[in-house]
Amino acid sequence: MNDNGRDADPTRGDAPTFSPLYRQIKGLITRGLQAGDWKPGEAIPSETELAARFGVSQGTVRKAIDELAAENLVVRRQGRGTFVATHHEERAQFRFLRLRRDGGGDPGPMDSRILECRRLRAPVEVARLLQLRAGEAVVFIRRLLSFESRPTVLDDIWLPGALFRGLTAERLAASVGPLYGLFESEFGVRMIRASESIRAVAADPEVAVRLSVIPGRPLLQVERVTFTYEDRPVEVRRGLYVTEQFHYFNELG
Amino acid sequence: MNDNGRDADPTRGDAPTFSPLYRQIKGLITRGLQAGDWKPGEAIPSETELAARFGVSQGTVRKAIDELAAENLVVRRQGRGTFVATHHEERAQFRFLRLRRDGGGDPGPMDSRILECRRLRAPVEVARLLQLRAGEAVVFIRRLLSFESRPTVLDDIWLPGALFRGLTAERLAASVGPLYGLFESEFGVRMIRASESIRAVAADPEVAVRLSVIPGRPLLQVERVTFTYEDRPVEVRRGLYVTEQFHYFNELG
DNA sequence: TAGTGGTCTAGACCACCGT
DNA sequence: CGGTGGTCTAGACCACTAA
Repeated sequence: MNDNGRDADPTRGDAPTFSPLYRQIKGLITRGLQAGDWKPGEAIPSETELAARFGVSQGTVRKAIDELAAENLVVRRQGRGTFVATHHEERAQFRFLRLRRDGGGDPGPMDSRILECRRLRAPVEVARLLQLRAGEAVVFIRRLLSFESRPTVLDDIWLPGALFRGLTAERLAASVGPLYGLFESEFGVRMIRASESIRAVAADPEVAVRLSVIPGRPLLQVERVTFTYEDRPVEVRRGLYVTEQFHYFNELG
Repeated sequence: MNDNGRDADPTRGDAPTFSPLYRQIKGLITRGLQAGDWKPGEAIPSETELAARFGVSQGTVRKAIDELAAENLVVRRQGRGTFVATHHEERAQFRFLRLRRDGGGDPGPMDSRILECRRLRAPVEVARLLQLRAGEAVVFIRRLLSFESRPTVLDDIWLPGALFRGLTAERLAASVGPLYGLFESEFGVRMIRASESIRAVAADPEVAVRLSVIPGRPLLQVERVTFTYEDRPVEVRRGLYVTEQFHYFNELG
């Protein structure tokens, strides 16, 4: 391990790029996370333990974990250890839902209602985004989010059928907490990052009914593709947001 | 400097919070940036030089600069040095303009046309956001961004009058490159970060004419407050985006 | 008190850039 | 080649948590 090797992943077609030791260590730890060596919410081995195991210095392991923490794969807690990130407990799921009350601060308690959940053949656009073959099976979910019994977000969600076998409306209704928490503990699919494309659209009649707005009303359309380890897309989502008392919030660093 | 002091800034009302050495060093470097010790685009002193100057180890300076680089205040270039970030050269100003072509990739060459530039008393809402007294002077700018001669973004911009004394329509028209580049080199105001609130709205008649759309058409409304050092707000901006062939792009980490 | 992450140091060496 | 940032090490000590 100490020969400071070049190119930890020679399968990539890039130039013979150099990979520092801490990045290789990061890769090893990531593989452990992916393989489920430690479950979400559990602690991973201590930095010294990992350093010994991999035969490198503690500072090198530290730098690897620094990056994992920056990517939210792992959470450090001083004096306690380093823990596998989870979509449960994790205070506020507002990491992925960027909706804020106009006054500022997060919207209050959220009510989620499943309107539909069935299997179908992936529409071409969805298949493309999920990197599936055209017509492959997907799970389709339609749900409505309300705040203070005010319908606010109508979400259409597509998931690869192969990864979400037993997913039914009953299972969704029975579950509490965030959807991504369910996906994580019931299907072993961890959502890591996402990219969103946002547009303004007019409410069509069907949507208008669901969201209790006048047809033609401007809505925020948020198209999301969500990725798990190794940048594999595992969810496509199209949300329509009523932005009367709420807005989509973003920070530009 | 080596007594590992507590609370570098005792004026804050917070708990007697502990401030590690590297953070104090970061503060010193930040003050240097703010004071203009090194101009945008120039190199700051080397890590070893700064370490000697502050009487700490090079690793400590390094960690300070790590954070500054993460906040985009500074840019590292291996083998060359560390440079003060600038809104000029800096490849692509798409750090603050999150507009993308629907096919993917950035919109092509941008045409900016100044429609208005005058001084006025700050509207209450703008005054509040800029932390000015009600009625204080602000510079108001209205401009239109077009891509391939297709009007796409209508921006209303408010700036504190005190900071932007000689700013006129002529000066704006004469300048090339991004607005924030002009603000930086002509007025010494560096935009560091911003927060945006996004809604869907209907085009009112006046706006519709400017953007060549039918009145009532849904538009993306992007309200931005931009900050300089020490989180001082120095710009309020309200943009209306036509999202037919473009969209607002966002990454969720 | 023992164990964990967090800070700091001093020194070695590597990768990259300009001259 | 010399100078810069980038990596890696080994060891010391501090801050926090839980038993």
